Amino acid sequence: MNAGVDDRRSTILRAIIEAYIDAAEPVGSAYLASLPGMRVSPATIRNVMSALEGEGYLHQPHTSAGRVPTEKGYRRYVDELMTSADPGPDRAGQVQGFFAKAHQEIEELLSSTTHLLTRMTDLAAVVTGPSAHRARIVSVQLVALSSRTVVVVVVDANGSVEKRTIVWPGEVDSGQLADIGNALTAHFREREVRDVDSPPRFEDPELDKLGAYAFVAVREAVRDAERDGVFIEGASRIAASFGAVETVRDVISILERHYLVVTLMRSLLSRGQGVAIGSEHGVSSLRECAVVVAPYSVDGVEVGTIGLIGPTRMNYASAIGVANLVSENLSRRLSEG
Amino acid sequence: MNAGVDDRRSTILRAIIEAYIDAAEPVGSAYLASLPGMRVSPATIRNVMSALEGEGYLHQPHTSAGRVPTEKGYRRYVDELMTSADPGPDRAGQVQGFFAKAHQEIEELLSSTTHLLTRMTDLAAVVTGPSAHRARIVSVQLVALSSRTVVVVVVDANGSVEKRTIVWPGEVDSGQLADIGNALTAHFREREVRDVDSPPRFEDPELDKLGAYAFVAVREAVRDAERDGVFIEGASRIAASFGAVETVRDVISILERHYLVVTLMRSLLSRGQGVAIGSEHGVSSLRECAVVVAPYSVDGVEVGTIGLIGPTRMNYASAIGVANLVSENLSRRLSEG
DNA sequence: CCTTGGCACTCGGTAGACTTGATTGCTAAT
DNA sequence: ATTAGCAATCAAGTCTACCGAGTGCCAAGG
Repeated sequence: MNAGVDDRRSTILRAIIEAYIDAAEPVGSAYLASLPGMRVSPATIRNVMSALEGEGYLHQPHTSAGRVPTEKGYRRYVDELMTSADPGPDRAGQVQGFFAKAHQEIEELLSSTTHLLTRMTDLAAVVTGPSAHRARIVSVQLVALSSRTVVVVVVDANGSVEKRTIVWPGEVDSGQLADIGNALTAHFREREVRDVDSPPRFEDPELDKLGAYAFVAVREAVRDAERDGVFIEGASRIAASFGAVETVRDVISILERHYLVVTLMRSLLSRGQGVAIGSEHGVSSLRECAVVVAPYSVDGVEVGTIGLIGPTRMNYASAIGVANLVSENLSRRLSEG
Repeated sequence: MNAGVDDRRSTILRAIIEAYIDAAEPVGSAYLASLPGMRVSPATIRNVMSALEGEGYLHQPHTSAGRVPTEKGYRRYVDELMTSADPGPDRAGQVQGFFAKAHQEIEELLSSTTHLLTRMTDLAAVVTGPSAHRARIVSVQLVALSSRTVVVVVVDANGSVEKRTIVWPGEVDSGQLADIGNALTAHFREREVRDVDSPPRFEDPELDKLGAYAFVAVREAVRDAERDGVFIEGASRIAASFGAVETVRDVISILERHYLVVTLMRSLLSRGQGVAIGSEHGVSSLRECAVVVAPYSVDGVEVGTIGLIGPTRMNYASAIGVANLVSENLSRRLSEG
């Protein structure tokens, strides 16, 4: 079925990569020959390894060492050699159980989903909230904080609430605020935010001006929401994967810059890639890392992403399996009702 | 003025600690004797160091090494020996400039304050949001998400917005929701949340039941808010401070558990401590860390905390100075208007 | 032509011996 | 009480030797 899976070169490459993922140490021909499925002698294996190295799939740290996979090797493994990423019924059950008991609040749901991911894979996990631009706004309200400041509160159909505090251009009048809130609610209601690009119109020119002002605040609130709804957890889990403290610091430093991580994941998805290995994603501080992404959907529309970040020698099969599994369950959970 | 500052033992202890904070290497008698203020010979200094070690202020890693401060040594330094924690006019200007340009949104303000702290000190920084229980609620609104679910949206006087999604006990009626929202707003308005412990009363028994139900949601929203308004940043900055990757992982793992950090800081403040060193705070994973805390106030009432976390050999004077400076500026910023 | 056993070769890592240098504690002189 | 001098200690660096894992290559065998 899968081209190349059964010829010897591929079998050996796969065995090397799996052994390396397992033990994090260079893999030698003698060990490979001792594996149950292997019917050839170490010498033959050495010939094959030498060829694989020539093609760039393996690397030898020094003459008297075994082989280590290169980025190209991992790539081939992920694309062709890896055995199905089925996470197994126990893990499936664990995830289903989690979503069955999950909390109402969407932020808590996403945050604990991140926790679930990092616990199941021992990798750093990322979950981005449903894109606020694609959400449907259910309510807009203006609340006076003082005689000069007003909070614009926006509730969307996912149940997430955004707000923006603004300096009111004039004296606050609670009747006006209510009118504008109602008009904005009616204006946005049942349309995706990104499709609404002009403010509602009012008869009264004074109201019209204020309404346009509040309209801008709504759009800004939605824009802010894109940035806030990002959950990252598990930096500590991958700390031990890297030898140099330097690398640990670089990686954690990136994980602290949420928007950068989100940008990275989005750009991978938009290129249709589910896995980026080492330098493929172009973030130099993460050159010793691999990233696994999966989108999730609400009512059939992809609105958010799930990601896992770990060392290039992560267990890809497990990571991809869990990411997909969680993505499916999360999509189902958010689409119901 | 400060008992013990001028006798020789104290001078030497202070010099050792400051040198160690600076260079992270054991300090020897020859180096100390070469310091400008020091008028005695290495031999004399050795006698003093030996005495200080006997009293538990210093520790010698091995026979032919210099001395390193113990927790007790740092404690004495912070309590008695440290020279004033005045951060200097340039830093004061930097902080003032920051708050002058700071953003409206309270969450963004606190988040960027955390960023400011970690940048200025190169330590991990924590800022907890103003206690929601002490805030005054300005508005409560009920928004229908579907025929069975309702979002209760709470706006407080700080401009922060909390929400809680609940399953509505009955068919949603938008008129009822508005009435209940208005009643709750009036009920909570201008009182601290923690002082309101009974729901508003309604004539209609149906409304009364629903009102009590929504009232519970408001309280839960406020409780959740305590947990959400925590900002931690700078884990990567202190990664390089620890030799063992193991330690790095432990520390970062604690920093990822926000509520634990908040509990720690609160318990320090409630005991009136501004600094906890090493094992003093009782969190074993942070035994190689010190924590500096400072409360901040809104309108004269302490409502939140600022914290800095770093290795025990952090620069205490700088950390305490910056924490206090930022605390003052943040208090002023949040109290105005 | 592919596979395999044999064998020389390479090189990282470990262990031991030795040296160096930093730093101390002690003692006796000031 | 202070200090100079001095022997003692010990981590860290250097050098050497050696071991062992693992390779590459060659020649023999299927």
